[in-house]
Amino acid sequence: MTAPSDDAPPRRAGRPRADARSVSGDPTDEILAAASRLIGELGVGGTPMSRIAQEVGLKQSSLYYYFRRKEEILAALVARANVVPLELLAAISADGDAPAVQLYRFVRADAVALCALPFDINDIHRIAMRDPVEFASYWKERASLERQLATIVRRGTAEGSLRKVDARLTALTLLANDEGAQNWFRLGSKWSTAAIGGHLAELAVAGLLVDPADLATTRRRADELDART
Amino acid sequence: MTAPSDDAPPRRAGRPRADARSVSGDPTDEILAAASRLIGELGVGGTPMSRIAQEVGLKQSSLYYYFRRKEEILAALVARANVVPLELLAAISADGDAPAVQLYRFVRADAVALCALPFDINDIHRIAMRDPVEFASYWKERASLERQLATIVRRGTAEGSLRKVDARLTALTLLANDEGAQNWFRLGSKWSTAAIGGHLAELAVAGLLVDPADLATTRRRADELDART
DNA sequence: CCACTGTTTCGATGGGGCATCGAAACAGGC
DNA sequence: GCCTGTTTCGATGCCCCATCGAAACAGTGG
Repeated sequence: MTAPSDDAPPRRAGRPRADARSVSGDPTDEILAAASRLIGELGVGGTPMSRIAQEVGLKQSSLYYYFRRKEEILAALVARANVVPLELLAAISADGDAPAVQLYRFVRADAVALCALPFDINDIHRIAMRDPVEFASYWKERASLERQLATIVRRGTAEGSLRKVDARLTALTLLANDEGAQNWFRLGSKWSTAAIGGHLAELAVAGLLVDPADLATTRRRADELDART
Repeated sequence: MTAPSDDAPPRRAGRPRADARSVSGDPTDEILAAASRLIGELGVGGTPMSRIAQEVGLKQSSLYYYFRRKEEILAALVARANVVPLELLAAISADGDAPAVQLYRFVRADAVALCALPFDINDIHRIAMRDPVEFASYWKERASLERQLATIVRRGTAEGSLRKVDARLTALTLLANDEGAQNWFRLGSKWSTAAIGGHLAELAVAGLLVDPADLATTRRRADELDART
């Protein structure tokens, strides 16, 4: 996914696996895929390395040839998870519409993206907080996200379309809302991700707009831009 | 806290502790206090039973005389944490003001209460989700909370003061927002709990009100009611 | 005063997860 | 056919959770 380049490293053969199945692709990717799925079902704490190894046809200790520690697997997972909202924000910023429209689009798409994740982002957040080294790039990217969002909010208040709120606090709150939603809606909720995203965006933007009459036009404009695909 | 009655059970003496310190109060309470503090610092996963035992002057295995499993300690902690918002909602409902005012008061106070918790409520949520038996009463109380909140929202939309939103989805979102906020603001944030609670309440209510001109009066009325103490 | 009983605590132990280490088992080049 | 680098394994050590049987006390009744 991240590296479409087929510059596969030599991949010389080593000791054959005990479970003599064919090695389909890059073991690293297979491990990440298995880990993602298992952690989604069982949670981080409920997913032992031995289970992941079993899933890809390796013994437990063999995983440590590809990842030094369990957290390194988690870091790789969230790294991919962070790319989406960042690209999202870049695209939205490039379109350069009214702040309210940008926020609406971001909140909605971010919530949808988060709810579509196979695992619980907050679960990994918790571990990442205790390990700033391993997750350094994650936190850096997240800080960037927060700053960019705050900038949009600040522009909105400056031009008078948004209520006078603390931009940084608001940015953090918006992100926290999306993440909080994922917590509750990831698994079989009665609502679709689209419904949830729309609801969150609506609530957030309506809460920020000075004139709520702008809500309808904001939504329409956001729909229009997002519909281009 | 929960039982102000001083009907202390006999507390006959048993084998003396290796660490021969005086046993101040009910060991159960001491254990919960220590666990709460440690888990707040180190997280659930980072707090071994041995550390809790050490804190109260017991050996690891002795903890199991008071709690069968680690989760039982967590359940006891969240049980106390759930009482606050329920009583809050009861009090607010008893006052019986406009839906917007009730929501404002609840969101603000709930956020403040959550941020004041010594441990990470989401961390325990995650474990509680995997153990519906041990945390049965917790989930029951939470469902009640959700239902009551939804009722308030429904009243608001019915009488026309609030926008037409899905009441249940909105209720869950409000709770999720508070919890998401606790996630980010519990530890040394640059904002006070009061600022965070106010911000969340403001954002939520503004997002729900049909006429945002009501926001100021809603806030004033909420302040007035909460000031009675 | 002494056994007996119930309460509280301990030590030992088993099971399981994470991580490390040295060696085994291969493919390919010389 | 031997040497080298790659990949995998098994054994091991440490930590954590939980259980079990026994130890160490305070009271009570004789």
